Amino acid sequence: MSKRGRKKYVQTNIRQMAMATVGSQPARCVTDSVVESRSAHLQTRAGRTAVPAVAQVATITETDESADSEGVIDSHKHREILSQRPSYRRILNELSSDVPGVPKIGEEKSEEGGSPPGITTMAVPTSIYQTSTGQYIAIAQGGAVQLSNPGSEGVQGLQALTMTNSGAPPPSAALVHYAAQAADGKQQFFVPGSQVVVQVATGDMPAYQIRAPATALPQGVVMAASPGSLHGPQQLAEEATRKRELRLMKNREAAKECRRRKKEYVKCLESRVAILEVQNKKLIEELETLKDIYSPKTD
DNA sequence: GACACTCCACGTCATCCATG
DNA sequence: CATGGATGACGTGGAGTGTC
Repeated sequence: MSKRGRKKYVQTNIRQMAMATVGSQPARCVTDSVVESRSAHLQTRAGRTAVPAVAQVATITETDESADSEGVIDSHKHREILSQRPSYRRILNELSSDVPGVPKIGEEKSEEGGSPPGITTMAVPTSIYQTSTGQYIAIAQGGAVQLSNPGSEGVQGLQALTMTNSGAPPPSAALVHYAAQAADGKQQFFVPGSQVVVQVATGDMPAYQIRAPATALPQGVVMAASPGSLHGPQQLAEEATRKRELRLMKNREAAKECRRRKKEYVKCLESRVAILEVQNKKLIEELETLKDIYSPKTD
């Protein structure tokens, strides 16, 4: 590892640790008007010292619950659970479980982005992509891939395809074969009919196109093998490679989504801090006023 | 222009944990 | 208990900026 890399990674980790320590309140996203004070707030972030996340979480939880009238045993248990893994998502969900009306992370996606027409009634796809021809591709849980045409009603326009890695497919199921990366680094799904679904853009809104394959299949892609027909060590190795590539691709997407959520979460927290600072200031001023009014005159 | 530094986004691995 | 999603940790590269 280069010197530069080393330095950078230390900095990154300090930042990330700092980010992991701020999860003390249920996230209630506030209005954008408050976010304007973020830049000033962000400037202070650089000077923040890194505190071990677990210890910090425990401290925060203790503070919160000391004000509560819950039993000591319960709070202990609660704290223990939280400190097992200081996941921001988990912390948020735990803390907001007592607050009705506070949306939990993970439930947030229900209306976000809106489902495209034609797939509105399907069972919770994990990813939906639109092709250049207007078709929608939904990758459902379990690896099933569904295609729908624009204008088709509900699930009726969907063609259910099954990924070869999704366990034992129904005997009549068409197979979708995934190839990890094309020569240009783009991700491809191989679908029946000598077509491929190619990732043409990455980022927050990955775009996919259905194309004729430009090149021969990349190494490690088995086009026609069904799970039941794998015999030789060569095929087993290829299957393992294919599974690994699929796992890596899914994890890649998951990591992107995770980072996006984390950024959103941090923004919410920063907004909340800004609001609380204003509230705090007001309360202090009010206190001073009341002190002036009710304190005995000394002259 | 070269170099160092900082920030950011990304890919991958390891691990936790919910779910079937 | 196997599986797969979520996420912390690690390492890397690119872009922007300041300094010499």
